[in-house]
Amino acid sequence: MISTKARYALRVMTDLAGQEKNSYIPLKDIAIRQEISEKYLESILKTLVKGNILKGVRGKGGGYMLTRPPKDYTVGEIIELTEGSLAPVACLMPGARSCPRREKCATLPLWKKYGALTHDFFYNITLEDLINNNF
Amino acid sequence: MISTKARYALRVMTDLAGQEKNSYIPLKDIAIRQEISEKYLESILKTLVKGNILKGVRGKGGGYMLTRPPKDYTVGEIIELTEGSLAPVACLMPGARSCPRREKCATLPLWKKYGALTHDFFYNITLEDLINNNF
DNA sequence: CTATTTACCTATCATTTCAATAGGTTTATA
DNA sequence: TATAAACCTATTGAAATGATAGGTAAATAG
Repeated sequence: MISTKARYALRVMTDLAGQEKNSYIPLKDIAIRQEISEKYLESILKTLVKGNILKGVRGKGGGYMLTRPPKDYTVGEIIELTEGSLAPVACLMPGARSCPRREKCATLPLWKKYGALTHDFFYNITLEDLINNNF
Repeated sequence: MISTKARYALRVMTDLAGQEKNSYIPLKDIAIRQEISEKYLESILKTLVKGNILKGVRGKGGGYMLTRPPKDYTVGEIIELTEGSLAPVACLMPGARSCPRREKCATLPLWKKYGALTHDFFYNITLEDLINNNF
């Protein structure tokens, strides 16, 4: 299941996309609009800034801003950044140590197919699409 | 992510489908073939029996057997039985209390679409398809 | 009848993950 | 210099996960 971290991250991104272009929005404003605790939101925004998906500026007049136009973000990258990976099973996680049963596993092809499906779905929807319900 | 419970359940089902028809297979045999601890496997098989997708018979000569031909099981029902649900997010879980932000949530339609995609994928693959890699 | 084989049942455990909170530090602006 | 803001590290409580332990009931074989 997709955790709240990724879900909140997506909501924040759509929120910021809806604000005035080229202005910094303080965390507090986002927290109020999205009804998410400031402290928890902070940890999520930290991840987004580290991943270069958002820019943060300190001090008075500071806040957060998108680094690209909404059409240049995919939903997939936002989820993957916050969630770590969108692999459907542990054995397909990046860096998972190769399973000894890999060759004879009857279910591995299923998980691979589903993983590909999931990847395609989320990486073919942009933030703009998400806002416009265009998917 | 799909937990080991559902993953093991699927492996057990494919394993049983590959055994002699109309014979009861002891848990111990399955555990050895699938390299799963007997005790843990027990708890999974209990779920499958309760869900009527396996039949269990006690005593000497007993064991487990499929209740239907492999083509009459969907992968979806097996996952859902063991996993509880295949909802992608908490707010779409069966019996989740209605979210107050439901109307204005920018991401809910996305999760619904993804949930439908997931459901369709898994419910359109039978156990037979899984065995034959036919999906 | 008795020993054996098997499923079934209840409880417990250790570890990890998840969601959230707390309190402080740095940076920029007015 | 006061204030507003992001940034940083650590901690917490609760739940889920994966697994183990020990016993009970039923069926069969000898």
